[in-house]
Amino acid sequence: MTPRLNLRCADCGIRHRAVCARCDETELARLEEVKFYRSYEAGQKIVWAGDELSFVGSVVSGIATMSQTLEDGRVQMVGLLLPSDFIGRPGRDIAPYDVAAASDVTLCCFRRAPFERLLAEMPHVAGRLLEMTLDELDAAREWMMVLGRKTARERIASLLVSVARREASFDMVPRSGDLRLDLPLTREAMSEYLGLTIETVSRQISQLGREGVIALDDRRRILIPDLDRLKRETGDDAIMA
Amino acid sequence: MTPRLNLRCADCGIRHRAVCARCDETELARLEEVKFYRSYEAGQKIVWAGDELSFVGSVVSGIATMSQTLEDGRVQMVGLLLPSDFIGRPGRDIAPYDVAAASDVTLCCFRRAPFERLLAEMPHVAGRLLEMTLDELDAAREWMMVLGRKTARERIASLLVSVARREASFDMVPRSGDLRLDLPLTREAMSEYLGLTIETVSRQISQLGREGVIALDDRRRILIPDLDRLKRETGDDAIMA
DNA sequence: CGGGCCTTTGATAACATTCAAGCTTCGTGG
DNA sequence: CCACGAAGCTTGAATGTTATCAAAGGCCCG
Repeated sequence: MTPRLNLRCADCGIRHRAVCARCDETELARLEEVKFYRSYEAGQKIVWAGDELSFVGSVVSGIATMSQTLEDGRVQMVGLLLPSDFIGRPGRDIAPYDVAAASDVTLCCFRRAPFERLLAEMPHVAGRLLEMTLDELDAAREWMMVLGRKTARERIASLLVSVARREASFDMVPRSGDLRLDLPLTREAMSEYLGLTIETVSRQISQLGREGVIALDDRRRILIPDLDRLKRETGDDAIMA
Repeated sequence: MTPRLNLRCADCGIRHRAVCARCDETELARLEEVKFYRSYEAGQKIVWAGDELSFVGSVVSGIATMSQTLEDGRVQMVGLLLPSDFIGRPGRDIAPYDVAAASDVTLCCFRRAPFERLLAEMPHVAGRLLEMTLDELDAAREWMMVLGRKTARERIASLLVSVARREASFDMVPRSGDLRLDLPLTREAMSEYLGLTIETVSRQISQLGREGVIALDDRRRILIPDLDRLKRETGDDAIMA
C-alpha cells in the first residue's frame, strides 16, 4: 500500500475506459483534486469482506480478485478486476467481498463520501458507472453459465478466451498469428474462479496442452496458436464468439 | 400479451421498489404518460435472446425468468424476475437473454428510446436504476457462489431462502411461525436456476421433506416450519443470514 | 544445498447425471 | 362422469465427471 506519485489524468492508461471515461477537462480537474493512488504487492489483501470500505477506486494496473467465502472455507471468486475496473459501491459502507491483489496492483482511489457527492453532481460519472455496472452484470451472468453448466475443460477455455478478449480490446492488438496471454493467476486462483479444484484445473490445462489447443511457455504464460479453436472449446454458441 | 387497463402509478404495488421509486408526483406524471401494460400467460416467452428489444419495463406481478442457452441446448437461468424487477437495458437494443413468464405476468413497459431520454432528464430514475443494477449484481455474485461451490442440497435451501427473504421484505409479513412459500416454478425451472438436473432437484426436495426441514403442501407450495433451520442448510455464513 | 511453494500426476471415492420406469395431476373429450 | 393422454414429478440403478487423498516433481531463494 505504498503511496505513489500523482499521475496526470490526461496521461492515464485507463482514461478512456474507467468511470472517468466521459468526463471533460473541467470534470477531470475536479477528480484530480481528490484522487489518490494506492499500490499493493502481489498476494496482498486490498479489502476484507465485512470491513468498512472507506474508499472506492479503479484498477490502474495489475489484476485483482474479488471473492466470497463460505463458513466452512469454500471460496468462490466473483470477479476478476482488470485495469479500468471499479472497486466499491456508492451507498454501501461495508465491503461484501474480499479483494486481493493477484499481481502487483495500483489503484486510483477516492474517499467514498466525496465520491458520492461528485456522483450526484457529475452525471457523466454516474452514467458511466451505470454502464460499467451493467457490463459487470452481463459478465457475472455469463459466468453463471460457466459455473452452472460447463465442464471443467470448457471452463478453462472460457477463462482463457475471456481474458484474451479483454486484453485484445484493451491493447488494440490485432490478433495476428499466435496470441501470447499473460495470466498472473495461480492454479488456486483459477480454481476459485472456475468453481473447480486446483488438481482439476491442472489436469485440464495439461490436457489442452497435449492436444495443442494451447501451449505453455512459462507456468503463467500461455500461448494460443488458434483462438477460434479455443473458442470452440468453450461450448458457447459460435455466434457469440 | 393482452393489453390491460391503465393503473394509476400512485396505486401501483411496486411504486416504492421499482425504477420509479424515488420519483415525485411530477415525474410520475411524465412516466404515466408513456407507460403501457403488457400481460403474459404462464409459459409464454416475453423476449427472445438475439431479438431486438424495443421496450424496457418492470415486473408488476408474477414471476419471470431470464436464461441463456448453449449451442448444444444446455440452459442456465441467470435471473429470477420478481415484482419490481427491471427488464431490459438502456443503451442496448439486442436482448442478450431469453425472458419467459413462469407464472402469469404483467409488465409496466416503456418504449426504449423514450425511456432513455427520460433517463437523461430524470436523475431520480437513473439513480434508482443504478442502485437496482448494483443489487442485481450482488444477487448474481451470490448466485455464482451457489453454482460454483454449493452442494445440491445447499442449492435448494439457498433458492428457498432467497425467495422467502425477498417475499418477506415485499409483503412486510412478520415471519411468525410457519412460512408458506408460493413458488410457481416447475422442477425444470428450478433445475435451470440451480445448475442441476430435475431428478436431482426432486430428490433433494424429497429428502428435505423427509427430514422435516420443509413440508410440501401442493407441488408448488412449500411450508417452512423453521426458517433458521433452513438457513443453516444453505452453507452460508450464519452472519449473512 | 535445503525448504517452501506451486504444480503435476495417480488412485480412489463421492456426488450428481443419465437412463429408465412408474406415479400424480389435470384437462379434454367421449 | 369416467377414460385417456400429456405433462410434470418421483424414484431406482448404473455411469461418469470431478473431488479427495496422496506423493512426487519443478522452481525460486535464502
